[in-house]
Amino acid sequence: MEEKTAKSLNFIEEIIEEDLKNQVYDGRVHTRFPPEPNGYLHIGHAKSICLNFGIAKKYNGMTNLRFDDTNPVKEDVEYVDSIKEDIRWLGFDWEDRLFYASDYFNELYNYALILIRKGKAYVCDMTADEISETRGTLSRPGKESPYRNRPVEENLDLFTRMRNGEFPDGSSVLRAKIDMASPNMQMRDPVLYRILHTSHHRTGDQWCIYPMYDFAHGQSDSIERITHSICTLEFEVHRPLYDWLIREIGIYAPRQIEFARLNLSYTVMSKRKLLELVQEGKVTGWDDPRMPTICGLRRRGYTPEAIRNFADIIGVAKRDNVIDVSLLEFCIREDLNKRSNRVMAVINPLKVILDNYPEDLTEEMEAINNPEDESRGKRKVPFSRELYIEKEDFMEIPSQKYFRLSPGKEVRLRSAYIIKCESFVKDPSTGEITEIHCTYDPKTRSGMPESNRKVKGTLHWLSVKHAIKAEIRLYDRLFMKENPDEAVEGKDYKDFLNPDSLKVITGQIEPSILRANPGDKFQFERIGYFCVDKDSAGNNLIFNRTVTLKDSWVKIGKNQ
RNA sequence: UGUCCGAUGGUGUAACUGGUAACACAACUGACUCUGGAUCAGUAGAGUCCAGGUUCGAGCCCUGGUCGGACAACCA
Repeated sequence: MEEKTAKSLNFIEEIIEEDLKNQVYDGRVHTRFPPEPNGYLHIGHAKSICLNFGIAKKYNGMTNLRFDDTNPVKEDVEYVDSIKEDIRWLGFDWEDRLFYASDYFNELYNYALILIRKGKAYVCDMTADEISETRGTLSRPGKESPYRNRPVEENLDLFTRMRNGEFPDGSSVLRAKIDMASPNMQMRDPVLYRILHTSHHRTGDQWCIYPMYDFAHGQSDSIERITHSICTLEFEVHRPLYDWLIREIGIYAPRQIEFARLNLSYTVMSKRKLLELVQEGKVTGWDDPRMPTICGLRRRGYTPEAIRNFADIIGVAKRDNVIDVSLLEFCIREDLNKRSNRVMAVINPLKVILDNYPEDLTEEMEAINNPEDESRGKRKVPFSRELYIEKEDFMEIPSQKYFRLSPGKEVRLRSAYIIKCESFVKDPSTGEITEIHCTYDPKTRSGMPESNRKVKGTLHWLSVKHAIKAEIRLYDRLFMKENPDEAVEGKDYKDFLNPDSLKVITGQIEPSILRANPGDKFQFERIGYFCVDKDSAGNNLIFNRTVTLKDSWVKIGKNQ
């Protein structure tokens, strides 16, 4: 039986269900995701992708992928390839419906002709500056172009010649003839076509005039018979223009619905700023694990499932929002907790010597791969007389609530024995503790009856002679400020970059990870989730920290 | 100053479409635990931007404000 969770609809679903009920689009739901191939996709796009594909799926509809490639000077195939890869990775499929606005350049050109013939568009020879100056301001109407009333025949001739390449870039444009006094700036005779002697990544040198986004987007949706054009809030004021164009041209009209874009705390989301970070070397590239890009998150160790769940949880509405990164982190922890195998790794090693353990003995300790999933089985971890533990797991003078290792105290070694600290060696010049001497209790090996003895703390460990060295990249948030975009006098977002967003250290890991491949994800017990970086090769293992484990000890520490 | 949009705990989203504010994250307690993880139980936190109005009854409707956002590329 279908369990109706009665999950409330978001405002977009409400509109769609209303349309469905009223048979507005013959019961069809057809959405699209329309990126411009001028940058990499980020988590904000993921929200839109999940929305568009998710809604279509929910209502048995379809979703197209369409590249809005109307500006050849900014666009590139590198971006179309990455965008396709990222959408597929997120788990969505546009099947055979991959389109480009450039597929419609002919139709669009013909639409322009229709407008010209109706006297609704004209060729304007003013310079960009002149057009800008005569546009008026928010409170003052604009001035009409002296070319506004050119006869239809002249416009037709001029536009044809524009297309034929008779004029240089910038010499003239095609504009809609609407209303220079409109209170909506978008309606003040917007530019429809501009001259650009630039070859296009798909149409090559076929065209030297290109439609503006506003003249391509709505009509492209119309051509594809999109029912619901879901886009972000900034296009709300453009909607009257799209409606006008579609009405004047006389073609099918989709319904546009605007929603508030995603903002995430401690990062920036604008393509321009992300590009800047890449170009200025603030990060290593679009896929730097600190970037909020899809490829960055992927490299960081995020899973598509976690991102999809995140998109679902944050909801959709029209009010501006800033989602706390901790919610994203919650989503990835929740996912990785269930699916990643556990492994022991020591980030900051401190040597422990078991004085009563035989010199040459090596035991194989059986460790559970994932306590959340028995089917993941067990593995062997070598154990010997000299071990590494984490430096912070020993305290010479422990506080009340510290239940790790300290002089005279007992602690459990995960999947192994209970040990007791007998003494320690301190470097007299630095005061640094360099070595701990312990005894182990042979009757407390995991699984033995006496191992059930209550011991407060459990530590992860590594056998010194079996440990594998690996580079570990500890990532933290890219910005120190919750909202780096917030205007602060004399500063911009780059002044808030977190200098500690990446720490590279050499850590030690148990030998079982030698079989790991790039992309593999693990939980380093008691530390966090890590994944093998793509730079990792052979003996040169590299791990990225995806996210730390929740750690209530840090809080206790802070409060003391 | 113009047009459009928005306003609900710290954050985000709900509220059977007018019936007495809920869920998640975050925070805090405690239990349990061979991960100070996970899990479980619980606590605190908004009276819904303000002022009027309609109504037996308003977060939902109306009016007027306030605050915030978007729009003045030959960008998308």
